[in-house]
Amino acid sequence: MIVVLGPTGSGKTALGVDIAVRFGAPVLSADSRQVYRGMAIGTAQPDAAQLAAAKHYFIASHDVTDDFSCAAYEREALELLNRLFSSHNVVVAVGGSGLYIDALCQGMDPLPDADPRLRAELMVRLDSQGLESLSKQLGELDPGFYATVDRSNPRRVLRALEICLQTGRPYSELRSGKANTRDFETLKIGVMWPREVLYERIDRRVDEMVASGLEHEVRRLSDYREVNALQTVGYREMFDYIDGRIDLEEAVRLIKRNSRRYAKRQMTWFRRDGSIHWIAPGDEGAAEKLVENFVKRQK
RNA sequence: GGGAGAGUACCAGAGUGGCCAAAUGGGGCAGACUGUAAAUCUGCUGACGUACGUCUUCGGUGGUUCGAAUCCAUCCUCUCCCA
Repeated sequence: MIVVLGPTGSGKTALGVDIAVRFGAPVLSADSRQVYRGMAIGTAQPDAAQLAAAKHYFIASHDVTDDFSCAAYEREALELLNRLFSSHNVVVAVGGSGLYIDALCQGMDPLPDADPRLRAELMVRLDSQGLESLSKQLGELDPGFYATVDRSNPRRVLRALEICLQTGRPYSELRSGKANTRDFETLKIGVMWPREVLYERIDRRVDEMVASGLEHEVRRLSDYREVNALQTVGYREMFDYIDGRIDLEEAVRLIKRNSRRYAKRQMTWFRRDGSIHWIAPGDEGAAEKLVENFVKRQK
């Protein structure tokens, strides 16, 4: 498996397709938002030509109302990879969702999926009683984790507590922290731009999205603005515009800013992964060499 | 030519004698992250130092004062109004 990753706007999609075409390989997307249908423009899904050039998976494969997560992704992707590798030597994974890439390469600990009813209950509690109340209970059920969690982060606290309540065991006890083994070899290639240039590309791409009908795309998803899939840069800001809270100019400015911040967070995530081979944008030579050597080694 | 006002950190902008290295917002930087991850959260943003701290800042210069971003003088720049 050749993983092509990088921050948003880095051109990883194009590079991934190039590599896939070269080996007649399918492309497995590792992007938490491109999986959804109806979000082609705002999530910069591969275009028609790219989709035609290589068989793609996990692109517009799920409905925005589907329950999807990194764990679901891991399950579905591994199953798919199993099939794909029976007929292909190489599969190209392309994406920018760090956690999804990790789920693919190392796997997640065997934790239960969220129980919707329990989660809803905890959300209500979070609203009515505050984060303190949840973290206090977490402190009782899992003091070890309580000591290390970011207690000001409701997501972290809520999920940990949720697991404790669901399983009757401390969350930290269920986490092995160990990487699962996979029966395929992995090469990770990252595309890294100078910060300023990347930001310019992002700004430009946002303008292009707007020009090619982002607003229309968002309007068609209006009924679903509350679902998780739509908690996405480009959509939230557009909903604010459509609902009259901000004007279009402000929405565009915020989409650009939030995309830049997203890119920054991606880089922070990738930075600690020492197994990534970074290449400069446009350096097809470097990518080619990495890929050639990797494929050769597998034979 | 006459009159009024304004110049504060990367930007905007508050501060009008000590509590000011200077509110707040924007922008940025760094980080965390295991079933919501394009999400969520944290720290930093004059310089040097881990830190108590030290040093240099509020257009320029010179003064008043124990003490100035804040008061005075003068110069420079900008905006507006009258001509």
